[in-house]
Amino acid sequence: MSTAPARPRPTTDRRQRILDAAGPVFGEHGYERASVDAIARAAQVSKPTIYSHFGSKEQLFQVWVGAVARQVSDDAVRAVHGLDVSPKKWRAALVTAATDLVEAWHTDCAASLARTINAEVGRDPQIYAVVREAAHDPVIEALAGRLAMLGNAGLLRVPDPVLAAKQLIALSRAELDDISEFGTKPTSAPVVRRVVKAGVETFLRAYEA
Amino acid sequence: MSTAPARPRPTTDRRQRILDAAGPVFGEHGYERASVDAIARAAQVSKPTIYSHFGSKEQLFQVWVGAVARQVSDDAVRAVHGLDVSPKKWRAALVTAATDLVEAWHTDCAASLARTINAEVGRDPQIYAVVREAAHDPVIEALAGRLAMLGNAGLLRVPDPVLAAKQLIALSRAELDDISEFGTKPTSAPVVRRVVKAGVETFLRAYEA
Amino acid sequence: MSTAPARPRPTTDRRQRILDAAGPVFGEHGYERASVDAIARAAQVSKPTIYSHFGSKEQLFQVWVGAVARQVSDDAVRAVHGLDVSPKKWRAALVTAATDLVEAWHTDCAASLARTINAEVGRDPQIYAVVREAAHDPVIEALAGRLAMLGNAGLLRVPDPVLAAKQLIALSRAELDDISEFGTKPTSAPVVRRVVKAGVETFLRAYEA
Amino acid sequence: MSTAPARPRPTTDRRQRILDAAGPVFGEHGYERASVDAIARAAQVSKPTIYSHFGSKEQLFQVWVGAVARQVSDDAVRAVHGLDVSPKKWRAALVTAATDLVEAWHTDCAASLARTINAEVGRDPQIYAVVREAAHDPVIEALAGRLAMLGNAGLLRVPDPVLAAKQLIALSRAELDDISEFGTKPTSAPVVRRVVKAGVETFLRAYEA
DNA sequence: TATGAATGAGAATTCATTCAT
DNA sequence: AATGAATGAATTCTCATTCAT
Repeated sequence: MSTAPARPRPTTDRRQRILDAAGPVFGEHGYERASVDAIARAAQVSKPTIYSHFGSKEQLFQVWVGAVARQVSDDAVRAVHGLDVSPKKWRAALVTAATDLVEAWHTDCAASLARTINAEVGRDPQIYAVVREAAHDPVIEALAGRLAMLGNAGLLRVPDPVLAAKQLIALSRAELDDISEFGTKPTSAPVVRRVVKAGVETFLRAYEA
Repeated sequence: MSTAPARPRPTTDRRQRILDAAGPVFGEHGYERASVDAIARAAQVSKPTIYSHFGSKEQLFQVWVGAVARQVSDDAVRAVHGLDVSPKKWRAALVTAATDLVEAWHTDCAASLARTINAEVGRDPQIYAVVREAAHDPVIEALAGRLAMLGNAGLLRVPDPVLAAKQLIALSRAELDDISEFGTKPTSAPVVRRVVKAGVETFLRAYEA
Repeated sequence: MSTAPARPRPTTDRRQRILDAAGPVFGEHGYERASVDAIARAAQVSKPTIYSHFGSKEQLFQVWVGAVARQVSDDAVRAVHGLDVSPKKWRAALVTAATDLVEAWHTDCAASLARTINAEVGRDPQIYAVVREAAHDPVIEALAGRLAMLGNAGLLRVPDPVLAAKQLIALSRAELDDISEFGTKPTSAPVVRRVVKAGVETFLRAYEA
Repeated sequence: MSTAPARPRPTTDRRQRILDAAGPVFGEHGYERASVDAIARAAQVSKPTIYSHFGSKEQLFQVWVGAVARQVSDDAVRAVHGLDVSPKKWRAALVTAATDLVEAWHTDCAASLARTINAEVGRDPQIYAVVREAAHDPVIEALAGRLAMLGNAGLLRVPDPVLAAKQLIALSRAELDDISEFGTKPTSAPVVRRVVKAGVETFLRAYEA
């Protein structure tokens, strides 16, 4: 793709390279143990370059958090929007949507993010706002919207769609930390689908019209 | 504050003082940012004393995790055992038990622990096992037992009590991270009770006989 | 030997136990790396006991150095005194004596001492005096005396017996550091005898009447 | 001394400055007591600079040992190569060469090294190999070569030149530890020459043709 | 803009030594 | 005389950050 001989990809957007490299490092080691040195090495960039682009380790971290949160959010919202509310398919679609939504948090990056948030929210509460705005609220909103549709269609009884959305997610995840051992063990898609399904079924028993 | 000037309390049990001091430090700063220096200062103890008692920062951390986990577990199990399964009171008792159980995780120490676990489980997976054995499993067991009693009494339909227990907890906590902002903001007891009640009601709709 | 049941040997002379334990520790690790803790553990004694007996690590070290030096000196002087100066046997006896003398420095303890002296003489020049008086001078004296006898007997031409003694030792040891790799590798007695013999032969060519 | 006030010599080669500063510190205090802090102070360099250049205290030490060993070796080999083997001058030249060779080990740096080797060879046997290859073997080789020449010229009887070289050195040094008190006291050149001469004379009596 | 080289601040850990018992 | 428990001081080493080029 490039004709430049010596240096590998001098034209590639350095900013992005740094972010891509930061992901695994932050994810595996957490904020504190992740050294700017390691990120610079992984990005094949010198440390000052990182500082000129992001200002500080903290800011680099926040940008990364925002980026991953947005990506997770996109995946999750897409999953919700794929929820078919037609009378014939909505039950299966609900399981599928919940599964996809849960799996959006099971990317390597996203799992790292989830763990890291908990770790760092004490130090920097602002991070909570970032993730909430970028990832959490939009998903709840989208899911609440679909549940409201199902309510309007007389398929569910949903007096408080936002609460219902939160509960649906909570039920879908109820067994997940157990089987994935807090995200440290990989979990196969069929297993995830099965435990999510159990949660959705409980949800349906509670909310079905 | 006391009149003894030089060495304050030489007879006090040092080990406990260290553990007590370690809690807030680990909780507020996380494992990495928590410095042994800070813990020593907080415990009014010298650093070598910490090392002679616990061997390393890591081991001190694990002992602290274990201690808090056990305490949380005790509180939570006590809450579950207080659940009155008599036909007249069980509904209110379920809300109370779920609330107490959730609040057992809202001590300062426990909240710190919850956040820290997520943060450090990647670095040291063993920590997951410690918490699971000390705190998670016994609570699930106890709660599953009570739900099974309610099932036997014909009050609930509970084919899988363990699953039901996990779901009851998940529903009780469904709104908690939102309102406590991941445990960074204190939350008043009435508020907690209200959101837990919403979760329990959904649970009942799904499981009532 | 003892009837005391619980504690192993409470009556045994603690001072000696400490010295016996200090030897290997100082020898293997050198003065700096040898920790008083390790010595106390090896001697099955508490640290304060060491301090009450010896005052400080430094003083313990000097006592140990003196003890080993004296022992080496005794062995070496014994070897020299065993030197038969009769006209028929003196040649073979000279090789034997030189070998024994050299081997007196090849005990575990003595080798440790030799290495340690070099290490610590810069820090504490007094140690040189200790070893010199305890071990070096008496041996040179004794050997010079025997060589003088051989001179008086007309078997050697020894105008300066002290110089001759130093040269005999130097020649006997000429190859030793090479083959024992500075005392780190064990060396079999026959090998030692052979290289010492080579040195003694050169000595004889230079000094024979 | 210069008028530039703030940062003294930023262009000076840091690596060399560190090595130069490490010499006296290692030499006077030995490996263990030599603190990286002290070396950094002496080199007017910050600690991390040392670590970025050498990786660890241990590696810095080894580099220093290697450097000094090479320098000693160069001086000593030069001394040997200056040995004039012509029938008229070789006797005096032998004394001169032996003296220079011995004095090559009496630089401040070299004396430090000699002491330090003994001290640390127990901890890290590899150091023995470093010194042997860098300093010991080349000198023995060179001296053995010259002695063989003298043998071929019929001036000496040297069946085993390597052994003879070792013995010549041993004899030259026979009195040195005594008068320099293990290298702790400075010794004037004439004194060194005198004691070396005594050794060489004994060597000649043994080996002269 | 990108970097190699440098640094101040602070991390965990160990040690010789000393009380109180 | 002997000890368990404590500590001040020092150790090696790492990190985020910044110059000079």
